[in-house]
Amino acid sequence: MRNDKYDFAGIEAKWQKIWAEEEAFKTVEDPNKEKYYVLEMFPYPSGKLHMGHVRNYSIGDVIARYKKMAGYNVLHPMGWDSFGLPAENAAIKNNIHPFTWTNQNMDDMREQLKSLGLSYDWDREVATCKPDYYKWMQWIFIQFYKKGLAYKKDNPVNWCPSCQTVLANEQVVDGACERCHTPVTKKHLSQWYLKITDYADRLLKDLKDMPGWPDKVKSMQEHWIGRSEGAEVMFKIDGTDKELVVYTTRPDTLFGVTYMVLSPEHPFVAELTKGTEYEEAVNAYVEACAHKSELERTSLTKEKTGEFIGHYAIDPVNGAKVPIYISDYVMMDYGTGAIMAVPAHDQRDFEFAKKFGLDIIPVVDVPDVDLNNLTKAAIAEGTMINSGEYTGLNNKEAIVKITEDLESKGLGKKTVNYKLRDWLISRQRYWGTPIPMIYCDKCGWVPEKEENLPVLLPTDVEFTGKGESPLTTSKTFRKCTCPQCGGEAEREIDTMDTFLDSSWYFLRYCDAKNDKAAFDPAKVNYWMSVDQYIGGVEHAILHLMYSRFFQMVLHDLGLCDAEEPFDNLLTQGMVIKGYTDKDGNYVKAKMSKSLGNVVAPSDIQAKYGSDTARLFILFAAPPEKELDWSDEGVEGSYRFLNRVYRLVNEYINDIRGDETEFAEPVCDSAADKSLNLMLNTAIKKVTEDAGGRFNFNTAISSIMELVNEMYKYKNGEINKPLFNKAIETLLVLLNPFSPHLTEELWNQLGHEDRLYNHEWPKYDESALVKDEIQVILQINGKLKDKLMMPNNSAKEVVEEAARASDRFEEAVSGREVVKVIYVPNKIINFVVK
RNA sequence: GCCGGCGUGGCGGAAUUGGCAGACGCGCGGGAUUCAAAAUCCCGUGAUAGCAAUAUCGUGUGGGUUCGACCCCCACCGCCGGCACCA
Repeated sequence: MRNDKYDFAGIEAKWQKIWAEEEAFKTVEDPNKEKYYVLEMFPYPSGKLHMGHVRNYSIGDVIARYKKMAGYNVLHPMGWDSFGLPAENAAIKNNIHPFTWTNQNMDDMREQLKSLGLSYDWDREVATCKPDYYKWMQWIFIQFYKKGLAYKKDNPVNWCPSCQTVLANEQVVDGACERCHTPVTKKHLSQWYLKITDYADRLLKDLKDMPGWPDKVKSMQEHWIGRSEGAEVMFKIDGTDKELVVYTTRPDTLFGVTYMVLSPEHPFVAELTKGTEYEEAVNAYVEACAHKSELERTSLTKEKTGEFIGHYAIDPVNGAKVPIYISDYVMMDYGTGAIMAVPAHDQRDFEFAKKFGLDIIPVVDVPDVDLNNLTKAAIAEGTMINSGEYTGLNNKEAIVKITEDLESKGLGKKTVNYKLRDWLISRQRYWGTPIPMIYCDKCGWVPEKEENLPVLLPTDVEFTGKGESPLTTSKTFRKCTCPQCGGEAEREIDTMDTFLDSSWYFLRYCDAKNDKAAFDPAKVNYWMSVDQYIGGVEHAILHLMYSRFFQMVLHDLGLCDAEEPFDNLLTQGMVIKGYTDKDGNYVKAKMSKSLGNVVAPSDIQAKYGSDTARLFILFAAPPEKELDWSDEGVEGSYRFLNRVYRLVNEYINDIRGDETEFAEPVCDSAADKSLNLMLNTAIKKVTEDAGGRFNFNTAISSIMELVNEMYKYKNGEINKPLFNKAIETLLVLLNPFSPHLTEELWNQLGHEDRLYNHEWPKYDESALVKDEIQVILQINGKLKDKLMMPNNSAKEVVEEAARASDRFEEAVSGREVVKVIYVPNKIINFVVK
């Protein structure tokens, strides 16, 4: 029977049951132990696990299991980001309640996760769609409101005509809905916002001191926050008492202003044109812009358009009278919604000026540019010209000087602007946390009393997928009494963006069953921050910035010590697979149904088992890179586990004899020493690669090398204590990657304890020191010979041995040795001429 | 356009501080075992030349620094990802 493949299905089911019965991964706070919080981004319960999930959770599980064995008190929880649109769509399509649908999916996926042997503390499971979670979501929202961080505002918002809901700026991708790719339109609605802009500077500053985050993610957040320093400058509008305020990063170009531009949505537009000959044309233009999608409006290739509005502005530095236009290349929601245009030094203004025949006045002399014959705007640094008293200054100096002078005259001020907008959180959907706010004609917006939380989602609603929030169709939900005056009042009928739910779930895990508070600060302070967070890079901005914002606010509210939620972040790469396209080309792409290159985790588990699936996924590529799925590669990982299985079985049946206890091995023969060296090298490699730098692929390859060495070793004279030690260590090292098989073999060896609790091995530094070391002999940097030298040989000794080498004379061939470079235990290089 | 990353055998990938390029795995070739096959075990496997020892070339391209460069510097090419009329 020894050549049979091992029974992974039986072994995996057996150990999953035992771990559950023994509550192997239940975690409690223990002040005497160093904690380690490892977290994988919780999934939306779609019902089916995909390979991306398997990769994410396998990475987290190796880290969690390793840290536990290394002696840490490990928190490794799992839960469900279970509010969201798919449940509601399923409700419309299949006439099934979103809760029923979601709950079934959570049950299914929980079983799939358990079948992978992941070491979660399931007692801490959270589901954001359950009242015991969203009650505290509502409570947190109210704390934001009380602190002035939540407000309702009537604003043009991003509207997805297909999903029939508003979207946050972050959810608009290339002018289209990130989910259904329908072009986004603008719509005026009264919506709730969170004041994330109050935290813009802090969100930005902390990034500078987050070495555990990938540069890519930090840079993406930095750009998203988009801090820019400049000045607001006041222009009088000729013939009126109005002052037009613009934002510019280039006050140095004020002498080059030849016209002004207002955004079509700017409030001055109607006021200045009402009843004038320009009104009709301007209104037509504004109207046309309102109907354009975001995509059309922001398209770069588009020709500039605009309308003169019949008024002029006065340049505060030189009194020049310049025409005012409206154009959709100026956005209402950045800066002041109005700009001063300097066509000589801004490409957009240059294009507009060319089209409308406006003046182009250069005011900065940029090296290597012919200012009299500009073909594009001159953006670079240079010396000020045509700029009155500022002429001759470097333009960087002029920025500072002109800003100061404007400030002292009350005509402008230094200003910082951010691209980051406040977070629009209202959603006209059913399957989300009800916003716990009540509108009373007398008192205005009032939060629900905290003792009345949760504001439950009503069940008597209709799902039409059209128009207003489905909550309006409930007969019971909307009407209520005002918490302040007791009069008749109405509830907010929109629900929260689900990104709020996921912005604090990592805190709830610390105290998941608390029914008195969102969490106990003492518990949160024990576990937080998350030591290692793992997830897809697609959350680089949205989830990862919202969570940082929440953490900061909750810190400021005195609810937790940590100001940043995630110390270390690992963004895992996608799982891709090659396929042959319709033209017969072999291409690689993300797994997707439409391409037909999807590999289902359940199929792999059925054919090879979870241990193989985990091992392959960790072995095939380093975690942050793309993983190229290979069926042959999976086969190879399976082969390796069988090789381990056969090796241990051969040891138990044919090699071991009756011994149950072994003394510490003494290595006599060269073969012993070689195996012992390999054994300790493997311990060192796996400890560093799996426990430190998270290069699981190289950790696994060193375990493979150890197994190869053991196969060779057992054909010779076997030192039983040594071989026993190697067998046992092998199982310990492999356990975090493939926990079921190793636990089974450990048990078969006769051990009473469990590997998940076993101490991580330490390597013997002295075993890594070889008596003889290979020193490379180079002539002019080229490899000529390999010399076996005693460890730490002196230069003279090595040089003598090198000169004695057969290859030496031949390679030098009569030339003169001008220099000898010796790197101890590594290399000796002769420079010859 | 701006920002970030990546380019190494037939393939996935190693090389942790500038010191043997190609660990480990896949694939491929050969052998053992077998009546035969599967499975397994062992050996080989960057290119070119050679029976061989060995030599030459070789980490996207071109240059540079160095005794020595996949690694550092300069210029360029290609691919991937993000942002983008943000004044």
